[in-house]
Amino acid sequence: MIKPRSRRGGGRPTISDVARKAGVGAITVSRALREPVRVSEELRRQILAAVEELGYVPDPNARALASARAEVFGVLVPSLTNNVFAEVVRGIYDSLSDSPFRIQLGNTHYSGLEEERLLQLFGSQRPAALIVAGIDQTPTSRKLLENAGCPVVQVMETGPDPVDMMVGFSHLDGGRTATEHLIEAGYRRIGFIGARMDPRSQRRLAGYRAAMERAGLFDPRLVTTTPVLSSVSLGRELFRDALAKMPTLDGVFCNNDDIALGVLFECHRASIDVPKTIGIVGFNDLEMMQVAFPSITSIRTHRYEIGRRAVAMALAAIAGDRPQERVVDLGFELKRRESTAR
Amino acid sequence: MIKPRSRRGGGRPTISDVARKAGVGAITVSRALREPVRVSEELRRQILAAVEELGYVPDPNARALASARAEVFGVLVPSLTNNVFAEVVRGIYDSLSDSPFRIQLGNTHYSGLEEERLLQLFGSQRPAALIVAGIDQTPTSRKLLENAGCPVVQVMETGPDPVDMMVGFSHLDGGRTATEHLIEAGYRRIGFIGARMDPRSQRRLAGYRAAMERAGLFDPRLVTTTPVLSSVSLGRELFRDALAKMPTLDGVFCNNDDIALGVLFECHRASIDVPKTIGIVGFNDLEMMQVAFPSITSIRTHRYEIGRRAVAMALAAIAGDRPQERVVDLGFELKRRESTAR
DNA sequence: GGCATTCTTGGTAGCGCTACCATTCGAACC
DNA sequence: GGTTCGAATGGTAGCGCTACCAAGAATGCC
Repeated sequence: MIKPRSRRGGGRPTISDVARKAGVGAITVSRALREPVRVSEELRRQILAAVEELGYVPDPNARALASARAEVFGVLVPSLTNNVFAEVVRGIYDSLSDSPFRIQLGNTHYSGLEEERLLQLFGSQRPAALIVAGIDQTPTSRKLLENAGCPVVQVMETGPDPVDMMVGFSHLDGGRTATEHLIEAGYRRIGFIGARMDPRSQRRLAGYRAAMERAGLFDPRLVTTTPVLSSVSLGRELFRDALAKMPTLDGVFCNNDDIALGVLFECHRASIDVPKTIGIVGFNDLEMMQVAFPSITSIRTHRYEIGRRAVAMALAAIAGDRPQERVVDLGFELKRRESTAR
Repeated sequence: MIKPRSRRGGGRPTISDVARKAGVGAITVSRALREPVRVSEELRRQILAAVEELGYVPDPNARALASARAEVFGVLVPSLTNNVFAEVVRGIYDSLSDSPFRIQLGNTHYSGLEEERLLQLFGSQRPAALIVAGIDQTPTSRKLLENAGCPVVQVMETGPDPVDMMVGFSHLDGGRTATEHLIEAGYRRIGFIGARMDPRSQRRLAGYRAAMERAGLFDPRLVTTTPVLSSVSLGRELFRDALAKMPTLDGVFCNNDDIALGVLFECHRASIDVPKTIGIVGFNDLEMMQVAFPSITSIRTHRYEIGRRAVAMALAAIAGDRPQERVVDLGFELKRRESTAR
């Protein structure tokens, strides 16, 4: 089972094989691959031919070791199945697919401790950039990010005091806008239904509260939350709880679209008229919101674009021109639909 | 005038720093970390103390280079946002979070060419294992997998002739079971609605067809498909097309739950009674299927478990004991719900 | 024409770690 | 008591690549 030391890599061609075949020095091959302009037209052709013929693929580990810099983007998200983060991740992947950069994706499970652990781990690879979801890192995580020695982009939210760069939007404004829309539409006993209640959910709740207080409508009994992970069935249950607690409820701002969908289904089931008896607003605007019956008003957020923008900013910073704007607010859009068209 | 190259890595402690501090050889530190039993109790304690004090984290790149083996699982899926693959990926992440293995995730966008490119790229890292979705690799991809020199697990489906190992279930049987259920429930003009039509969808269609033909009910006009990426709104549109083409339709087997949801919403919108006028069966059993009104019959597939099992098999193979069963069929379950309860 | 400058190319010396072998030492064995 | 053996530890030599410097050729300048 133990292979001889030479060719430990299982016979894969190395840069020296290519160099020999092309009749040049190894370093020239390296340059031809990384900085083509620094190698003469002719040699470059010979080298590329040799690369092709041997099927040479550079070893990223050796490369990283020699250059003290891995061509890796570290990406940290709190969930892999939540469509919201999946979209951001997709934007990141799509933006990097033609670049030499690989992606190291970590799942923090909404845990600060897990985030610290992963940051520690990622740091050991000397990544080219780090993209992390959220702006509420623990002090330890923040320090790790500050000392990472690479561009850092915090995504999903904007806020003061970025570690380095930020792309996102204001969840507080989003919550406020959603709530104000319900108020304008004539709803009065407007509930807030939220699950998981991570920091972004908290800020959406704060936006809801601000709008309600401003209109003189706030009542703590209108708020129904749980730390449990969000789901459609949970939305249904929380809505039933909310109704039991406050039978005069005539509208709900849901922390996210899954909850909103659960509310809608429960309304169907209980023959509650939407939007007449109850108005519903979701958050994120998943694709199905506009197809639902009735279609559901939601706050559209630009998740995919956040991913793309984060990569663009990181790449710019790597290339040396750090963007003027260190905090980019991509905003959101209120999508008015049938669920609030009273 | 020779400047020391030392500390290119930005002052991060190395294994020699730890060795010096603990008063041992570098190799002993390496062993203490990787094979603790081979180092005496006492030295181990000293070394771990030094590691702790210096905040030493091994450089995975150097490790990979020296050992000709990276502690990386390569994972290839066709989509990052499709909940089905997200669940599999989550299972993989959860199973590996306590192991030293990192994950390299690739998105093939349902493209064979992209899969080849990524396999090539992943191979250059000498991964510890490869997990790929599907069993329909191109000949080139198959060769790359066979020559990867590491355990390979094909997931999502079972079939003959695995590259190495497989975990999944039979999509053909799934399609057949779903269709037979509709037939048994008394539906006759049962349509098939499918989007994207990747190989797994094709086999679900084949299962549908087999069941329909066996019952003497098959009619090609009952089949409505498109290569377009699946979505809820697409489900709605396809259902309208199907109805226009075949107004006597009384049931649909949907390629996946997104489509089924689109169909359900369109039925609401057009006041078509479900399950009386139209019966609906989905595929995958997303969480919301049981909350929908009416709740939607679906084929539950064990995506998270597939991810976990794939990792378990790969880890076993890495440890040297290749499982007896190279092909594991995790099956599926028909979840009967209101949408077919005529 | 002499000298500085740029453009190409190559040699050397590691990057941080581990495979392989060598060495030491105490215990087991005959 | 000498030999054998295994356990514990260390030294050496790379893994495949690139940073750094050097050197030669080509070009520009006065």
